[in-house]
Amino acid sequence: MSGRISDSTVRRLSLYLRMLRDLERAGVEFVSSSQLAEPSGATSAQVRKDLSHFGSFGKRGRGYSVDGLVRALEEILGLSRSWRLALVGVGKIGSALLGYGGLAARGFDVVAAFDVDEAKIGTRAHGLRIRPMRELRPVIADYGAEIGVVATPTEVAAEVAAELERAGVGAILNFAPIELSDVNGVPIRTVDIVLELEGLSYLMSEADRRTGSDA
Amino acid sequence: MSGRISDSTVRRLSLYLRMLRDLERAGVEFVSSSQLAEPSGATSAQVRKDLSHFGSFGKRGRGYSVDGLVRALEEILGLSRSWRLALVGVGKIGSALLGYGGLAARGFDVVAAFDVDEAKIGTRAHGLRIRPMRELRPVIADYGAEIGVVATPTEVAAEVAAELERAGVGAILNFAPIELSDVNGVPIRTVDIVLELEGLSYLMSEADRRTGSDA
DNA sequence: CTTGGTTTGTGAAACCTTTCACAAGGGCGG
DNA sequence: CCGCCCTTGTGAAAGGTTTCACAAACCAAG
Repeated sequence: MSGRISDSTVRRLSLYLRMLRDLERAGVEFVSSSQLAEPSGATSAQVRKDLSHFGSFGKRGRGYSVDGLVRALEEILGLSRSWRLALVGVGKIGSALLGYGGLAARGFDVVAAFDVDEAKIGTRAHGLRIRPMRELRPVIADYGAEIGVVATPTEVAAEVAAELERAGVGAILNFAPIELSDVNGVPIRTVDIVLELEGLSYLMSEADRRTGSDA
Repeated sequence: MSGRISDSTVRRLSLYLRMLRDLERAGVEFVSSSQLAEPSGATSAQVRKDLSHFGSFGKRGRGYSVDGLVRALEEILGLSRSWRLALVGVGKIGSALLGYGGLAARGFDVVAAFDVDEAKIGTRAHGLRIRPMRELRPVIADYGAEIGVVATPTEVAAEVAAELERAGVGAILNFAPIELSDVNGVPIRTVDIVLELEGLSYLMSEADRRTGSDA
């Protein structure tokens, strides 16, 4: 049990948790690994293996208690608490994030927003005052923000990420199309829409090449 | 050479291409696999292996011709042409996408936008007329849109994806936090911000547990 | 033309993830 | 209490990806 857990396992745990919450709301009491596997496209064996890294949560012949597993996964994923986010860059993506209720609903609260644009500073976006970059450090310390969100132009993304690290965040979510290296043990996840589209472009071209040469 | 190429390889190819374009703009003529590897956090061997799936592009002792490799990768990834996107759901995320110039700059043009909200239909967002869902099929056919973008609430995402498939798109980019199965050979990529945040939450909790028990 | 320094392309090895398959355990009906 | 059916937890096997390490090739200098 428990060694280094792969990203894909953690991803799936999140997906299992989603389904479990739906089941809980629906009043279901027990669920089997195969039911749990379906929505995430995993196999039942994979579900059992994923969970086995953390302990033994099921009852043989019966499955998993929905409530029990919800709580266990929340504990494992660190979701039995809420997290405070500090957003840097209140442009298109930053604003969209501020307006997206889904984050707060899942325990991710944006507690501060920063921008360099003098015209924006001082105004409010979705109830949050936009602050100048110079306040980054003290405000992050004051609020105890744990996660920094980079929603700036690509050119300054690396610098902003470094600033956030120095300000003391424990993790960074990056929306700029650039690979930021997670220095100092601060993990960084990048959401790169262009990369996803290019992946789709590859698959479609591949399909074309195939049918093209088959015909 | 050339079998089934993994997602991670395709991802890296996109990253190599990005760097190559920067080098091209800077007027560099040749680049080695180790230089190419650095920004994506890969190794030089990985760069060479990735490229070797598609052919032999380098010169031993010299490296890769920047221009040549740019063109080769564009061909491989299907980026020597542009793609037309049809957006469904002009809410927070949809609007952010429409306003994001980075897409068109990289050959991904949003050519049509759809929504169910009567108040939005007929108005323009970033120069694009918002259309009713009933026009989905004919408009996608008319414009020849190849990629469908799902930016709707979770509850209708699966249904919308199915509609897009039926309307003839060749790939789907999904922003709803739900795992959509790519039926009929139409590939689907999901951008799931909450999943990324939960991954970070896991890593931070894990770090806490470690230092907690070490101390 | 030859030599030396450099970098590719690629089998083989190492590593990691997923799938298989089955013993062990639990619940339920009789 | 017994026997049957069901599902977990998990070693072992299979499958996939990354790293290693080196021969082959190229360039430049002499």
